[in-house]
Amino acid sequence: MDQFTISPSSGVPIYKQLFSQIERMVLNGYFAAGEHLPSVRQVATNLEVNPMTVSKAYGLLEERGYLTRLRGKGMVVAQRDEAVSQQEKFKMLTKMIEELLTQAQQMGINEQEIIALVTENAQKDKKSKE
Amino acid sequence: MDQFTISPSSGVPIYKQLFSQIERMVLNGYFAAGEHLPSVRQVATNLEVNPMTVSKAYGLLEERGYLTRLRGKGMVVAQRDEAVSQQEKFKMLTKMIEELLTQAQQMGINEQEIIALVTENAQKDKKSKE
Amino acid sequence: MDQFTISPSSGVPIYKQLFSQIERMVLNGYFAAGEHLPSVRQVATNLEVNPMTVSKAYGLLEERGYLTRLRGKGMVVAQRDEAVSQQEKFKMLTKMIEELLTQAQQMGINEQEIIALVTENAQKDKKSKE
Amino acid sequence: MDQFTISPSSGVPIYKQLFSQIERMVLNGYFAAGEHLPSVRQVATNLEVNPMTVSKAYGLLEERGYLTRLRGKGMVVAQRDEAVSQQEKFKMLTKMIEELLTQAQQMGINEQEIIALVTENAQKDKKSKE
DNA sequence: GTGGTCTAGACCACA
DNA sequence: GTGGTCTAGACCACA
Repeated sequence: MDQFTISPSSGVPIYKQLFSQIERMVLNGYFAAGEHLPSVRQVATNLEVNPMTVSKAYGLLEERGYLTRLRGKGMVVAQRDEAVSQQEKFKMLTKMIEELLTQAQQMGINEQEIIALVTENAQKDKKSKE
Repeated sequence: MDQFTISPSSGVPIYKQLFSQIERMVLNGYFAAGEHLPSVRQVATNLEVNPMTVSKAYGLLEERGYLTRLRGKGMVVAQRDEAVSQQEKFKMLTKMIEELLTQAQQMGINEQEIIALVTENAQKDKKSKE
Repeated sequence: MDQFTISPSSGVPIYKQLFSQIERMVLNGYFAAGEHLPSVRQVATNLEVNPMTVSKAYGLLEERGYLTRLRGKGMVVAQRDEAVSQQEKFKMLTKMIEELLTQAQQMGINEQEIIALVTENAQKDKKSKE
Repeated sequence: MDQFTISPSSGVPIYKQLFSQIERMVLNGYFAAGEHLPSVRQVATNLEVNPMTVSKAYGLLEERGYLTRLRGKGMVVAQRDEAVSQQEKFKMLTKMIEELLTQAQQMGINEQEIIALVTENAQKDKKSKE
């Protein structure tokens, strides 16, 4: 029933886990523009986490333009230009792909092989969803 | 002219930077099995870094089976089964690819688009090397 | 009254002494799963030892799956499958027994004699506890 | 064809490996009293090891009374009272057994179980020799 | 308050 | 000369 999930022992800072989770939810359209997010206190209680941790994640999301703080009324999903958010998605993915290709290159594995691996994994995913 | 390079301001701990750099060099065959690595002190001097930091990286590499410590004679690249290290390379890459696909999926971007993006980036890399 | 004891002059590195002591305490059930361990600084103060030394021991214990690091909240005994840890106990003991038998064999002492010696010593221990 | 074998990457100091290997060979009667050991130089060449390392092992063995240095003629197995060397064997084994029992106790495994484990392993060894 | 990282420098075992 | 261990003390991210 919780909105968000974290794994406290994963090594990734909790605020970052929250940040990227909500970031994706917004980019994905899971939260509509203008929609209210659960309050810092609610999330903190649900996840058994320090309120400051939640607050830090919300603060970052505000800074990046994903959320808008309505004074006294909590956080709300920001109005965003659809084109911009598409752009952001691709920026995120491109960064990951570049890292992937760099690593592959340093291990002496060429582009063909990487594309084959990606295709293969993508199909595996597809099947597992059927 | 240094064997290794670090970026002290990247936020990634220096010993981890060294670890993954050397890990890739070994997997890549840049260092042959049995070959001596530069001594802790040499690396420390070159990079203007504390010997313990280098030592920590070397220690991790030994634990993972990449290096072998010869008492009093320094560190040497471990004998490794070629098949095993191929396997490791693919394990590393597959892990990265799975993350990529998960992220993409959560952002509502399908496999086709991802493969297109990867192909595109791979070609960009290729060109920039020519 | 200290939780842990070390002998600084034994030649065995302090971090290793701590590691195997805590390892046994966890395997033994002295610390329950989820229980908090004393903080690095507490232990360091008690034993009059550098915090980094304690930290090194804790780090090893985390790596081996005995402890879990809760960010900003200290170390906690990991959830472990009881069957697995039983297995680990026996692995440790079997390794010691095999060494014992190899040594005995190399000295021309047969299995009967070894079993007799073990039985004898076990009874001595028992008596000294009464 | 080598008299002795070492494993340079095992973590155990080479001089200690040599020491205990020769100790057992003497206790076991593999080397008779008065018999010559190979020279420091020979062993060092065979094992591709620093002569000082061999020398250190021989020195320790002399100190413990296993070898006698004949000036200008090399090392020779010492004349030893049979009773004494029996005693030494048992001292070594008893020490190992005590460690075993201590460990077992700290892991909550009782004497019966340990004796069972030893018996079981001893029989396994016997079978594998047939 | 918690652990993580790093430095500067000392001392040690091993070869 | 090689790596291993430890200290004292600093600074940092995280909660």
